[in-house]
Amino acid sequence: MEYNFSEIEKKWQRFWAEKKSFKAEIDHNKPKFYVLDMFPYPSGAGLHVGHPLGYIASDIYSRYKRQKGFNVLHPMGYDAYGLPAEQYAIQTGKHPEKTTGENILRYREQMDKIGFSYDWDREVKTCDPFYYKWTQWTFIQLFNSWYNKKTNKAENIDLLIREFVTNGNKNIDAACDETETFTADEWNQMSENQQQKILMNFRLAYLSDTYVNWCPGLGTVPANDEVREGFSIRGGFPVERKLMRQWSLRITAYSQRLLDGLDKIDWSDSIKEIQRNWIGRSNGALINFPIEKESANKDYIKVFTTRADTIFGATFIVLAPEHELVDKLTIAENKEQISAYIKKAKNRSERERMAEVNTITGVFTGSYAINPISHEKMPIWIADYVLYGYGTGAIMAVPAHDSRDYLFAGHFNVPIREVVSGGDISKESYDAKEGILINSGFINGMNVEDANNAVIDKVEDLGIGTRKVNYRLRDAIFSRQRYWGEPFPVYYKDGMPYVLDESDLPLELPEIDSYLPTTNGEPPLAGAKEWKTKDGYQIETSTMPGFAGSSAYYLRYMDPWNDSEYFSKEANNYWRNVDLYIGGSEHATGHLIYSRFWNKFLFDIGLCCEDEPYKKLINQGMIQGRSSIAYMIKGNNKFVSYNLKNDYDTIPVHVDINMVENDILDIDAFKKWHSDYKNASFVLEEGKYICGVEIEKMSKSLHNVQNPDELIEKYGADTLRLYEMFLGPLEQSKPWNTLGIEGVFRFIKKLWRLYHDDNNKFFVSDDEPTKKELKVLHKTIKKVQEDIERFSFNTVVSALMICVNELSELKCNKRIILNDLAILLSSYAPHIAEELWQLSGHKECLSYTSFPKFREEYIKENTITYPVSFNGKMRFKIELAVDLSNQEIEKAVLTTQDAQKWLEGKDPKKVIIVPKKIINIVI
RNA sequence: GCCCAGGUGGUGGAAUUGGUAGACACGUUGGACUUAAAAUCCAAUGACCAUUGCGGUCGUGCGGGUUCAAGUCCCGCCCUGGGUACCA
Repeated sequence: MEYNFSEIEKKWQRFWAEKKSFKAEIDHNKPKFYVLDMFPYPSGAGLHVGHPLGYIASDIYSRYKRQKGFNVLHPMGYDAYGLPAEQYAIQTGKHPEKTTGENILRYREQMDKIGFSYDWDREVKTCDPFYYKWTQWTFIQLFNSWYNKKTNKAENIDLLIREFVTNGNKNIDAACDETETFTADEWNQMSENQQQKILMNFRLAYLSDTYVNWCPGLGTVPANDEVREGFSIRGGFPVERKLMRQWSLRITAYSQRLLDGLDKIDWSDSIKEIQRNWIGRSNGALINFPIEKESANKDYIKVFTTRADTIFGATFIVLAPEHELVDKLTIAENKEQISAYIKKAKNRSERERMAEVNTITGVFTGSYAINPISHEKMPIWIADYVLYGYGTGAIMAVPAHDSRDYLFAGHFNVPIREVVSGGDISKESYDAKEGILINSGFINGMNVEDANNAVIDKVEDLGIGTRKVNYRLRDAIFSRQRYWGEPFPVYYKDGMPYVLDESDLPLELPEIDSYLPTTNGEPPLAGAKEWKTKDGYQIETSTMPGFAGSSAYYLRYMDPWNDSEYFSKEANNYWRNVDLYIGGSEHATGHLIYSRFWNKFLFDIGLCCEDEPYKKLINQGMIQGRSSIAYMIKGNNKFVSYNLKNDYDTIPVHVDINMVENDILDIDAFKKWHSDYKNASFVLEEGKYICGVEIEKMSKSLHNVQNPDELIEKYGADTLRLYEMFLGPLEQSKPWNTLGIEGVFRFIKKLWRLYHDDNNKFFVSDDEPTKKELKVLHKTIKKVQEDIERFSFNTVVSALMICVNELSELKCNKRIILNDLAILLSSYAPHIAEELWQLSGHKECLSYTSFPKFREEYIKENTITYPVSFNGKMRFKIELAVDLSNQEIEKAVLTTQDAQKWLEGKDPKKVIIVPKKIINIVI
């Protein structure tokens, strides 16, 4: 029989689906193993070859683990809410639910062809009311919770209210917004509205005013990547930052726990480092700087600093343009200049403000503060390099010891005073935390650390500041002015938000006429006719962001069809958390931090039993697109081949990569591709049109999306799976190309021939295998096992190739060898492996067969070939018995002719022998 | 700007703990089989020098350093990719 991959693959895919081979069920007799992929956003371009990269790796691991005796949970679903579907809806009027549904079907169809061992009975979609009921439910729990710093966990808001009723808030230590102290009496006399306002300071899901990108021209809030240089990419309208009342999640309450949790999970150091930096813990102090002004001597500027030791070098104060004291501090004659500056600065994105380190801008308010330690007068400036969202939005600037302050001071001629010795401040600031304090009053002569503590102690004694641990992490803005997201289970009464009753969930999205914001700039849901509770209260018109549905989906997979609870205790206690999570590193500071937070909250309220969701994380690299470029001569419907383009003035045009093979353009296809090019003409080289190449993101708009379908059609899923792994290390980014896929296909065919005779008839022999054959097999078992376990998926393919090459050379067709080979291969190329397994007479499915056991004795050697180096350079090899002592090795080597030649009669200075590795002779 | 990752033949990559650089493939060249093609098989293939043969020198982005030994460790730099809080 010929190797007919399309029939074989269809056959086994049908078999696994019908038999539900990969259905996972709780089984207390087996250890569990949970393998999760980051579920995809189903875009209109379909699944491209970058998606399955991680899915194939996780599938290999899942199949391998099953063969190692684990009960594997391996589910898949869809992150179905998102901007592109909404954008498409705005353009076409087509309901996002419809497009999303179509895209999901396409994704599923594509995934089915790759032969994944998912338990499809657990498929979830975040936009399915059956699923998002629990997203909304979680929001209600967040709303009804506060963070008690004393117990260090989230607690029910009722406990807090009870405390307020009996004792006021004096004993409360909570992660909350600033709240004035009140007594029980005061609390009890407040109106409901006042009480609710105070509770809002404590809730883990709360309303507050935050800045958003506001684009009046579009009447909407564009995402950061929809804005470039202050203008919307779509339409080019100006974008300003505007305060808007929005939901936030108090993730900052969990800063320390998010940081500490990193120590007990098996993630790469780099991604942990990214999260540590993102959380950004710093030890410092809050210090109040009084304002020099007769009328308002009570006012002060609160500053956060990590370098209290440098306070004698603080020569000015800088406020963020958004700072609430800016207005008060601006003297009349500076008003105009300052409001112009603020207007400009506010509309720059934070990224711009941080990135543009060389353009120094700022304005002087005209007011002064007093340094509370040195009692010096300090000018108060406003500059946009100080960010409102970090610390207190105000800094004491120490130009001698902070590079940004240094540049600023240099630019505006503010004095620079050295207070820590060790640098040369005439050239640059000295930022290092080493050195001896000078020019610094009572801390002169101290080192940085002691001085820092001394100043903070003093500040605390004086009652003008406190020691403070600050985190860079900010609360997560949780509202989106969009249609296509989970509705908030919230309604408004007298302007105060209340959550729906849990029995009213799910709250489903209403139909609307237009997906655009309303004419007065409200979110699309404001245009819905019946967006009110049965009592007539207005329901929240924002929707939840993308991370809402993806933050705890791993839990829902454990028990996806439970309608009475999120998931059962039983399921959670068995599956616990994810043992292996595979996905892109671009989620490092988004999904992967929100998800950990969300999970810790569910842990606090007793819902899940593990406080970290993902034990082991692997970040797959991004598959970049390889775009093909044609060069159109300006003002002419004429295209010039790549190597001739320099003779013309050209515009690059992205052409669909499906019309290009080995960089040669199919001109007929190109003409048919787009009506504009129907009559195009071409300047060729050697009769061909050669395209240029660009490596960039794989995206529909760049026409460089490679879908897996065509490759499966041509080579089969097994070859695709092997090839994607063979491309290189999973974690590395790499451009996609199909140049090497032929080699993998040849390997598969060569493997097939091992099990067949010259007439293509299945034939394996029952003879005893030879020593050599056993050695080849066991060498491979060892390598495959070790490499899969360390997630080195690409080298396994090489090992299998070497094995097949060597067995072919030995003309091995022994059943004992080939049976094990089929199992070794089966996690990578499951279809052909199952087929060969069945042809060998096995009745049961290969997927649950045990992985072959490695036996050391088959690969043992009596001799070892040593490379012999002279001064570190390899010169020749020598075969020696394994059990020689170092002295015997040295003697054996030095007496060889080869060694004599390289010694040139001299005595070696030193002979280094690393047993079983290398011999190095120093001359 | 800041944080993270990466840079090895013509190409994808291998070298797991500092120990033979280039495994395994692709491509290319030559050959076998064939009327021919496809498929398959065999051989060569880092660069340079030398060549009848034996050989030799250089070489892992660049510049330094540590070591008997550096792709791997340290210092400085260059380039590419990702993230930078409303893309998912």
